[in-house]
Amino acid sequence: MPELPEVQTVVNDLIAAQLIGQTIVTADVHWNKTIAPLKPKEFRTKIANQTITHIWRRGKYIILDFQSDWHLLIHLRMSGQLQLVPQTHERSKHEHVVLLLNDGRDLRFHDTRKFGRMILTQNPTNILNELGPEPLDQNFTRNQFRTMLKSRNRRLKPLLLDQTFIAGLGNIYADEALWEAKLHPLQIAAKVSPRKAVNLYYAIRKVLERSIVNRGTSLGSGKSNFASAGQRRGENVVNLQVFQRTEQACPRCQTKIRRIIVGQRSTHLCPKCQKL
DNA sequence: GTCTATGTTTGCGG
DNA sequence: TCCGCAAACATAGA
Repeated sequence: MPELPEVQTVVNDLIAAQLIGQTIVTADVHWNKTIAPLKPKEFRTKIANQTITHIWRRGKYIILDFQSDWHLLIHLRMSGQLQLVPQTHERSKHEHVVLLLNDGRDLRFHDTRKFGRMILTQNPTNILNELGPEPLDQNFTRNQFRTMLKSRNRRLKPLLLDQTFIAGLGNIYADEALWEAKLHPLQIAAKVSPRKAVNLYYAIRKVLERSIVNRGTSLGSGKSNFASAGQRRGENVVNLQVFQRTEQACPRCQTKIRRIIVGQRSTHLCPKCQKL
């Protein structure tokens, strides 16, 4: 269930696997909601003969730009995976959309829980402009982040998960960043001191950058856990300090890590390091 | 059978 | 308008 580092890893792998320059011959759609609002027939007609010119990421979206003015936005949601395999490769029941490429490979969208989306559009900015700033963008400054926090009367955890506030954070890295910055998930954003706000800014960048270096976080051993385009798992789980470490010792002070529910989401914190 | 899940949207109600 | 909450989407694994 990918967040920014996992999505970036998929993008990097697709580029490394020479997806740029490929032309889509046709598409097989087995679950219509994945490509909504288009119907399979329109989707197939419009995506046929499109040549991929760029592959990039914005928030948790993977974007394929085509030689025309069309774009394919891919959101993996909870269980989506992209697989680049030879067309002869046996199909599995969770491959809901298959794009057939002109070099004999398929780009397959594997998604057990069916929450993922492929949006074929001429106006990607309609969707992408709704997103908050990119945390790793050079133009995203600590002063900007401090100002953003000041005007919000929301609790930090749900705010960090809000993609219109800041793009790309999910449950793992929100918990990890708050621990790194020694901030309580229930703290109101507007009441965070300027100093702590800057700490949080750097904490967010640190946990995301470190995870990208490690090709993202894959948890457990289940099939729907994160794996990149080459079916390869991420190695970042070794860097998690609080996430899914309930009852284990805080790496900083040895206090037992607690799990609470915030905004319907499981939340992990050190009650000693992260005071309200 | 129960509970949990790395995400997002919708429809309330305060 | 801002904010929080519950439910929905659909499936697998413990």
